[in-house]
Amino acid sequence: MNRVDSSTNLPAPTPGGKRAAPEAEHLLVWYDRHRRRLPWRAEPGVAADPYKVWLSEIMLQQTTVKAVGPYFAAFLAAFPTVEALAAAPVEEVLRRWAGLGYYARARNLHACARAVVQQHGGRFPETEAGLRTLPGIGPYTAAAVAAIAFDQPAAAVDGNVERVIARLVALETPLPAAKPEIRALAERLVPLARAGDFAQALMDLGATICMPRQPACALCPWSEACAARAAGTQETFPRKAAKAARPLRRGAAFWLVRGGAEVLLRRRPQKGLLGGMAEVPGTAWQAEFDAAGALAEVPLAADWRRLAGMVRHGFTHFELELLVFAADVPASTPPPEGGWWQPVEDIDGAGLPTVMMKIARLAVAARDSNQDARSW
DNA sequence: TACTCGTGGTC
DNA sequence: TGACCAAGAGT
Repeated sequence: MNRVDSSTNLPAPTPGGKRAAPEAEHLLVWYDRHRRRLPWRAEPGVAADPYKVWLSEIMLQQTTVKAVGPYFAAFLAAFPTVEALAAAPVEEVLRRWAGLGYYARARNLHACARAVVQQHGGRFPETEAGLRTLPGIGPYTAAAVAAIAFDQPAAAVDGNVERVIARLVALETPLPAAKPEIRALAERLVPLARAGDFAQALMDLGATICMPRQPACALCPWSEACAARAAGTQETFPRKAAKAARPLRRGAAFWLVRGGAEVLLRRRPQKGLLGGMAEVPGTAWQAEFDAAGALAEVPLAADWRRLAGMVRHGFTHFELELLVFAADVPASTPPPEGGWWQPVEDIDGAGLPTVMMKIARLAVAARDSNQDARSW
């Protein structure tokens, strides 16, 4: 309710009206001229493919267009249809997702594909409410798929839209408390026609014009309507609550090589951090860490030694420092319960998350720089 | 509501 | 270089 609203005149809701808000008309004209061409986006006049729209929206959650590009292409090649994705083992989906982050998305993607095939005959629900019932589809994605794939007048409010709307009305309420207010404002702007284009236009506007830093207001179709622009305060929106500092956690990883060619891997529990992903065995990651005590947790008894250096990795809510210990065992050694031997030459094929790839790179670098007769 | 959940790029 | 940021969802 803390609107500084001297210059904007958002339209009142018009349930029976056909006339779109002038802001929507402006934005669509801009979009027809400046829209981005993206792999998952249909050309003008071409119907969108719901499978591609859904797949891209899941991948794009908290992830940049650049990062998604190669993953989207690879997934489409490996799983051309929702049926193909549903038929695949979840381990293969996780392996192909490795490196993209937020791995619950991959597990939910697979569960969603199976639900669509088994409960909806292979067709995505066309309404926001129907989509909302599926795994991994929340308020934003339900609205985005409904609008883009089925042209329904749904308000897809993502980080871009929150920023655009907050600036448009110079909204003083900080995020995330401002979300309901922003959603209500966004719903009033959605036109009944071309709702899909409107949703994509708003995101394009946020991504290419109304950027977090140094927005290109001179090129913005909403420049004249924008309250923050009028006040010259556009870069200060949206207001945000302060974030908590990220604590440091420490742990150890165990790089165990069999016969000089294979490394021991295992799978993490299905829930929680890096859920279901392959990993290098290691200790828990905690604030309190005892390097000597860590060696009591090695997966197999061997001549363990600590490698020089350390792996550092930043997660969303904590920083991580890992010591890496390495050892060799004979080629005939069976893997411990739950583990398997992965050829070091094919470590990329294991589908390791990035933090685990850092461990592998440290270990391989130590091997390659080692002048001793021993391999590790 | 507030916390959990990755990663790479940017300044 | 550390903090911020990116087409959020689940609990």
